[in-house]
Formats: sequence, C-alpha cells, structure tokens
Amino acid sequence: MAVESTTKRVTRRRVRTRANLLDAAFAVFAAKGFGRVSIEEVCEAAGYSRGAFYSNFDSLDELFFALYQQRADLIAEQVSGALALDGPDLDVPAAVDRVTDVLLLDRDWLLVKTDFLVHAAREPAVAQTLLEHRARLRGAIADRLARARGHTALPAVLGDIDGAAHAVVAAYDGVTTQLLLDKDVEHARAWLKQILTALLTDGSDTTV
Amino acid sequence: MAVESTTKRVTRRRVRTRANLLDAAFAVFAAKGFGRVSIEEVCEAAGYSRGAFYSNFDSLDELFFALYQQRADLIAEQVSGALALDGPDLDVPAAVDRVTDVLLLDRDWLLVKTDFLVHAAREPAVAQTLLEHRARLRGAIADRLARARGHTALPAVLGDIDGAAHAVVAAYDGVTTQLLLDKDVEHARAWLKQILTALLTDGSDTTV
DNA sequence: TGTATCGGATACATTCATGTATCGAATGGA
DNA sequence: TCCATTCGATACATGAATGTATCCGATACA
Repeated sequence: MAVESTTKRVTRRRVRTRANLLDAAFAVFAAKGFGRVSIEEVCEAAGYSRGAFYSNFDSLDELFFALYQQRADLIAEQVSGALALDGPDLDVPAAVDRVTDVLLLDRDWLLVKTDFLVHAAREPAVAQTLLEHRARLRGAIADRLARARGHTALPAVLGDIDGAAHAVVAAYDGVTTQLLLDKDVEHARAWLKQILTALLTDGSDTTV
Repeated sequence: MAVESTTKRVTRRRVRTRANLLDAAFAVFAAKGFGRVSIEEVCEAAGYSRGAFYSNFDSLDELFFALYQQRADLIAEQVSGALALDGPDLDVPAAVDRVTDVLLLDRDWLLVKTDFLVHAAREPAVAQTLLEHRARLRGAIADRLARARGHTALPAVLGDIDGAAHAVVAAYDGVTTQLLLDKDVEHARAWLKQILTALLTDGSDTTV
C-alpha cells in the first residue's frame, strides 16, 4: 500500500488525483482489458504523468484492486437499496425487476468485473475478498427472500433459502456471460427476470 | 494466418511442433493468464525458440484462438457423446449427471475458457465464433431435451425447449464463475446437478 | 542417396514499459 | 503572508518483449 502508518498530512489535491486516476482506469480497463493496459495509458487518460501514479499506488494490481473495491461497494449498496425498497414483506417479482435493472445497468462494469474475476481466480488472496463481496450480496438476497417467505413459496429443489440465494447469483453470473458476448442488454434483462422468476416462484403465481 | 494459399509441402515435424506449442500454451495460459504471458514463455515451456513460434503463428492472439478452437471442439464432442449415450429417449437426470461430469472436469480449461471470454468480449470477430460454439452446444442440448419430452415435463416459465437450453448454459456459466473462485469442484458439480434438475424437471419427479 | 525445400535456431535492432531519483510548484497551517 | 511539507512532473537508467533477417540442420521426394 502507498499509505504509511505514521499519519501524514493528506491534501485535497491528492484525493482528487486519486479519484481521477481511478475513474480513468475504469474507462481504460473497460475498453482494453486489464491485461493490455499500461500504467502510462491510465495516466494519460487521466491527464497526469507517471509520477502521480507512483505517488498514489505501488502497482497496476493495487490500483485494479482499489478500483474493483470502490465500484463493487457502490453496486452492493444499490442492490441493497433496491431490495429494501418495498415494505417489510411481499412482492418478489417487483423486487426481481428492480434488482435486475441495477445488476445489468452497465456493460463496462461487467467487463471490468469479469477481468477481475479471472485475475482473482489465480490469486488466492484476491479471490478471498471477492468471495466475501459475493457472500455479502447473497446475504442481502437471502434476507430479502426470508422476508417474502409465506407470501411466495420456494421450490423445494433448491433447498433452503441460502441455496436459493446461491442460485440467484449463479443466474446473474450466467446471464452476464452471455451479455458480454451478444451485447444485448435488453434481452439479457428480460431473460434474467425470467430465470429468476422460474427459480424463485412456485410456478403457480407466475405471469410470464 | 500463417498459412499460404499456394499449397506448400507440410512436414511431420511441423505438425508436431505446432501441437507441442499449443499444449505448452494451454499449460502456461492456465497458470498465468493470457494477459500475463509472453511469446517467449510459451516457447520455453514447449522447448523451442521464438523462431519456431513465428514460423507457425503470427501473434499470441492467433495462437490463443487456435488453442481455444481445438479444445472447445474437443469438449463439444464429449458433451454430444454424453448426451447421445442413452437410447433414443428417457432419463433426463442421468444425462444431467454425465454432462455435468464432462463440463466441470478440468479447472484449467475453465480458466482458459474464461480468459477467452473476456478476450472475445472486446473483439467482435472473436465473439462471433464463440457465440457460434455456444449455439452449437445449445443445439445439442435442445435436441436432447426434445427427445425427452413426454417423459419429463418442462416447467412452463422457461418457455420453449430453446429457452430451456439457454437456461442450462446460463447455469453452467454461473456455476463456473463460483468454481473459479472457491476451487471446490465436487461442490460445484453437485450444485450444478441440483440447479439443472430444478430447471428441467417439474418438481414432481425430483429426488434430491 | 542426392538435392531442393522447409523448419527452427540464433543474433540483432528496436520499441515499449517500468521504476527511481530529483526538482519545482502547489498546498495548508502558523 | 510565510514556510514546511507534500504532490506530481521530468529525466534517466534499465530490462523485457517484439519482430526480422539470416543461417544451418532436418525432411521429403526423385
């Protein structure tokens, strides 16, 4: 990390620069892929020299990690919001709609997220934090499903609520893969809704 | 392509070298990721100099593409075999078991496949061929489902048979993602079976 | 077995990316 | 406003990867 234990004075300029570098990095990574981006390119896109980069990060890996964390937290927040939006219970299909809209909003994010996945797949330490992110997301989903219980029955095959949450995430990942290839966001959204509905409802109260 | 239109003499040595390079590339790509591999590394792993490489390929991209095509064809063949194995009809769960075993056999392949996915996501021409591969796979699955119709009813929510095939592939992709992170092959296999069973059967003939 | 062609090794030039050391300008507290 | 400190720019040294040109040994075919 580029952060010392001794508390230093941190200027506003610094936080601005760091944020700009992260934003630029997001765009560049989305466009070219993590593996094909040089430090120089990120700096150029952000309008800084490499000096600024090395003053804020130690390596591209570190920047990539920070970037992922920043954006993933943001998404997680939005998802939680979408899940919490309606009252203390009820209406799974409506929640499915809202969450689906959030999750498949931005293709660039899916690209970066997938890059990060393959990166994490080869670095256990990184994989660990990614797994934790996913666990948090599943937790939020499971909570929401628990609240809906009684109103809508879950198919028994998925096992308990936690199993259902796992299935939801898997469906998201699966649809993401297809979307990365065909770029048809609208179709992906409709399709994800359909799969989630199939997974989460009994079939008796389905309207699709 | 490193292939001329004028028919040249192709020696046995050449095909052997090419095959060795592809095999070595598979191992290296799986270990380090496409984005972090140099031509030199592949050659070293294969026991050749860069001269051999440039004699057989024009770029790492081209080699990567050839590698993917080779392996993907192999897998597709195995899947088709697993699907065709039993008689002219019947027994969806058994087919699910066999296909699941084939698809989640080798983590290295999943790594390379995902690398190729993110690569394809940014190169439309590559994405095209990947989409075709996937379409072929779905076709095989759809055919198989069609043969089983009557014996096992599909849940209506998925729509037609083609929709069901799409869902199967999505489930596979989703489980792959999780497996890349937690490395638990056995769990992934059991889980995929469960999801596929949930998707493909009515719930009435489920044993899990 | 001889020979024309092919395949792969070697050496070289070049470009690109990285990391570091140093300097001047911006910043925030007194 | 002044000054100590921090931030980012610049210049440089270095290493790594690429692509090409050339050469020699291997291979196929007569």
